[in-house]
Amino acid sequence: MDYAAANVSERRFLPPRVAVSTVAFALRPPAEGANPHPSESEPHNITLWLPLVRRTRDPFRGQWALPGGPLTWNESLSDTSRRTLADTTGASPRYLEQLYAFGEPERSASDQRLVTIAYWALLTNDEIAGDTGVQTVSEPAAAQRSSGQLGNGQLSNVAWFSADSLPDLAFDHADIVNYALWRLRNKTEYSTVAYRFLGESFTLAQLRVVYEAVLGKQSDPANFRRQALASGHLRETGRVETGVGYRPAKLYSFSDVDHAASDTRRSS
Amino acid sequence: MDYAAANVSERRFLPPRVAVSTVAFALRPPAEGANPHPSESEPHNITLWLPLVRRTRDPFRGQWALPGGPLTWNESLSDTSRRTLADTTGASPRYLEQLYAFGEPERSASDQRLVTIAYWALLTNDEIAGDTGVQTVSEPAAAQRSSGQLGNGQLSNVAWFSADSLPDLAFDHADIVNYALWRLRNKTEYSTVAYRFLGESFTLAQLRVVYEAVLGKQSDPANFRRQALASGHLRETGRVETGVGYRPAKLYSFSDVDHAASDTRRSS
DNA sequence: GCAAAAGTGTTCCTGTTACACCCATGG
DNA sequence: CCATGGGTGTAACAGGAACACTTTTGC
Repeated sequence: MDYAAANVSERRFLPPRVAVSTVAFALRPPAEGANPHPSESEPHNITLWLPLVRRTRDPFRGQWALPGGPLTWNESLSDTSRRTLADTTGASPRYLEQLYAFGEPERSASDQRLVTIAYWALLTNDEIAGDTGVQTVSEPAAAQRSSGQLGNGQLSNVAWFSADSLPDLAFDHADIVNYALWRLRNKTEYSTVAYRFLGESFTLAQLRVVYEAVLGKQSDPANFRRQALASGHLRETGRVETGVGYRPAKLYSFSDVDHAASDTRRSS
Repeated sequence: MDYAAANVSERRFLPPRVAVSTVAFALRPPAEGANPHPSESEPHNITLWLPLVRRTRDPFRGQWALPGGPLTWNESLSDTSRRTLADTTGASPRYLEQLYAFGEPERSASDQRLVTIAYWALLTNDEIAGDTGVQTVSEPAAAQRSSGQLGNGQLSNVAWFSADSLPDLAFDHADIVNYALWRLRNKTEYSTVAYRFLGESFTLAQLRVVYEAVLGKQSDPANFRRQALASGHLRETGRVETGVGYRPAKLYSFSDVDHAASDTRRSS
């Protein structure tokens, strides 16, 4: 049962491998030094980031790829997504949703066909593992250069990238990321997914910043407030923010009335 | 490589099988004899139907299941969906979209794990194969009774069922059908999928009947007309319907401006 | 002309957008 | 009291729902 040793001519006799890959989004300020004087057209210092893993074996050895791995015999698809994401990046998302199954015959470029079931996840800042062993880079070249040797001498094949400037990805993972981005933005417009970027309590301004970062456009604070409150998914905590030099805002929490499994849509 | 012979204790050493199943919807008048005097609350004689296949092997031998089959080595996922649907039911849908990948470890109840990638399809009346060899039944009991022996003496393991009254299905196929129904109705509300139930040209009244059948509620003809025309997806053919005893309606055709791959959404 | 459905006009209502304005707090 | 963002009010606008009404055909 050593399928890996088979050559290409045996592809037709091998069963497809099944793997799970995950696009895990987090919100972060852009890399230090970049954009020191934000213009009016780009008012927010927050962008989408995601972790990638450098492949250590063929095919696509050395290229960046989505975190993931093969399905194991007793694990559900979503469990495989969670496990492989946690093992490689340390992240443990509360929000996880199946994205799509990719199964074109030639997508693996190896001796065995590969069917990948992609998931996407949203991470709050405290669902991201501590910085030990994981680095953050702003552009592919920097990642290529610095990957491997960390400051403390450890090796790491994981790095976070801005979703705007990804390196060349293995397999069709660039398509997967683009689709996940599309789905995140689409769902942000009609559902409350974006709330999952925030922690237990947050102000309406923080929530609005999330929406503006994901959708890439500004919202009127007054109207945003009304629509958010009208959605019925916000509960006042009774607390207010502290440490600001102006009127402190109320802190809200997300009340997930219907805790049914999260859902999907697409349009056009 | 004879995986089928392995026993249950070897599950953990076997790679998962990958299969594709398809929920293929069509619109049909309800079975003859049923509801001879439609009431006001149920004004339309049109309901959703879908083909099922009786399993001839374990697991779930003898139970009804969605048409489908294993992925073959050089076929895309959607090609497998089309091929297995055509082979068993004769139907060739123009509209086909991936639904979801189902992969719980225990969903197959056999010696080998089964990952099923489900598709859903919409069929116009002329995309459904001729009636030869395929029967239509209105309730599970009738199907169970009549399945097998057809009028002309042929055997058939395929039958069409009303989506409202399905028999017990193999695997988790009942979940798959319910999810496909949910997706069809959801997408009907914000996209033009429902147009795919109709042929080359159709009247606005016919289109409205499709919407009413899928969504299960009536629409105001005047408002429906305006919204349909405002969508920009209708093109006048210049022809009108014939054979009616009143003012004939204009015939329209569906103009698919952006012929990009169809998309998905879900809500809440 | 009559019945029936096609097709048009109009009003009401609701939710969104734009923007003026007041409120509460730290310094 | 001033600056700053939190929070409220409101008028204009757009799209949908309800329904009255006119038009066109076969008989």
